[in-house]
Amino acid sequence: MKTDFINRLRASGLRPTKQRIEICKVLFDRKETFHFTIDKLKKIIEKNTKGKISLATLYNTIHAFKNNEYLKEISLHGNKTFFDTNTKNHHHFYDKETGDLSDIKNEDIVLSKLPSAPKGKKIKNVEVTVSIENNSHNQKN
Amino acid sequence: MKTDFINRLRASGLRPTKQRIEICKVLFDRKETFHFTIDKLKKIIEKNTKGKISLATLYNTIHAFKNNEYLKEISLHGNKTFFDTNTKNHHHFYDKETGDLSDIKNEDIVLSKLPSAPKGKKIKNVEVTVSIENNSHNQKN
DNA sequence: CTTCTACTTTAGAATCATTATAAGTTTCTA
DNA sequence: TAGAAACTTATAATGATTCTAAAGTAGAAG
Repeated sequence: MKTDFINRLRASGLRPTKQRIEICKVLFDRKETFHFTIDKLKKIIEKNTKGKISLATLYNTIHAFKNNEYLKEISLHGNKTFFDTNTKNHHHFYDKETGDLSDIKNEDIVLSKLPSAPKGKKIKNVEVTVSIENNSHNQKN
Repeated sequence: MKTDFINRLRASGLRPTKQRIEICKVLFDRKETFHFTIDKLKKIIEKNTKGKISLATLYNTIHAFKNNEYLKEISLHGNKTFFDTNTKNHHHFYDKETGDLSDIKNEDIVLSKLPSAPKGKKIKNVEVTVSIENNSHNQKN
C-alpha cells in the first residue's frame, strides 16, 4: 500500500514525504472514485491527522499527480477546480444546486457521431457533462 | 435593433441604460456566435466607446442575461468563466493551449446512448467538450 | 415638465481560489 | 553523516468575482 504510494510519488517526480503519503492515503486508498476540490481535500487531511497541511503542498502535489495522469481535472461551470481519481475516460452527472458530482461509465454514453478536429489539430479527449436538477423544476428557472 | 436590445433587457428585468445597450451591441449584433470572458468583453466595449465601463455593470448584466437564457455559461477547465451567445444546445472544441473555443453544432454530435438520471433528478442539459491539441503532440504531455 | 423613488453605475474594498516567495526543514545520495 | 536539492510552511501576491456605498439616471405619477 505505502509502497504503491511511494511509487506513484516517484513516478510523478516527487519525493515521498509524510504530507504526500497522507495525500495519497486520502486519494488512492479507496475502492470508489473520488471527486474533490483542494479545500475539501485539505479538510479531510487535517481531520485525519489532526494537524495542518499547507495549501502550497496540496497544490504542488495534486498538480504533479495530474500531470502524471494519476488524477484528472474535471470541466465544470463555476470557479472551483474539481479533480477525479478516476483517470479512465468517463463522464459525469453534475447537480449544480447541490454541487454533487458522480461518474458515468464510459460505456454508458455512446457517441455515434463526432466531428473531425480542425486542421492541424487532433482530438485529445471527449468529456460529457450531464447536468441534472430536481424533478420538481420547471423548464426555466 | 435597439428595440430588440431593449426587449431583451426588459425581459431580463433590467432597465435599458446606455452601458447595457453597449453590451447588447457587442453580444447580439452579430451573425456568428460569440464566446467571451468578462475581461475580453470589457476591453471590446472600452475600445468601442473609448471610455470605461465598470466590472460590476458587466457582471450584473451578464448574469441577468444568463439567468434569462440569452447567454450560456460554458464548462471548461481553468479559472475563467466563458460565456456563449449561442444558447441553443450545442457543444465545443476547446484547445487549452491556445484558449480557443469553437462551436460544434448539436447535430454534429450524436449521443446514441445516455444513462438515466439518478432518482428524483432529471436531465437538464448535456454538454460535450472535445479537447483538441496540435497534431505534433504525443500521447502524454 | 417636474419630482420622487427605485434601479444603476462606479470606484474601490472585500473575498475566494490559486500561485509565488523566502526561510527553515527533510530527504537522499555519496 | 554531510551537503545539495527538494520540500513544507506561513504569508504575500495575483486574478477573478462579488460586495458596498455614494452619486447618477430612468420612468411612473402627478
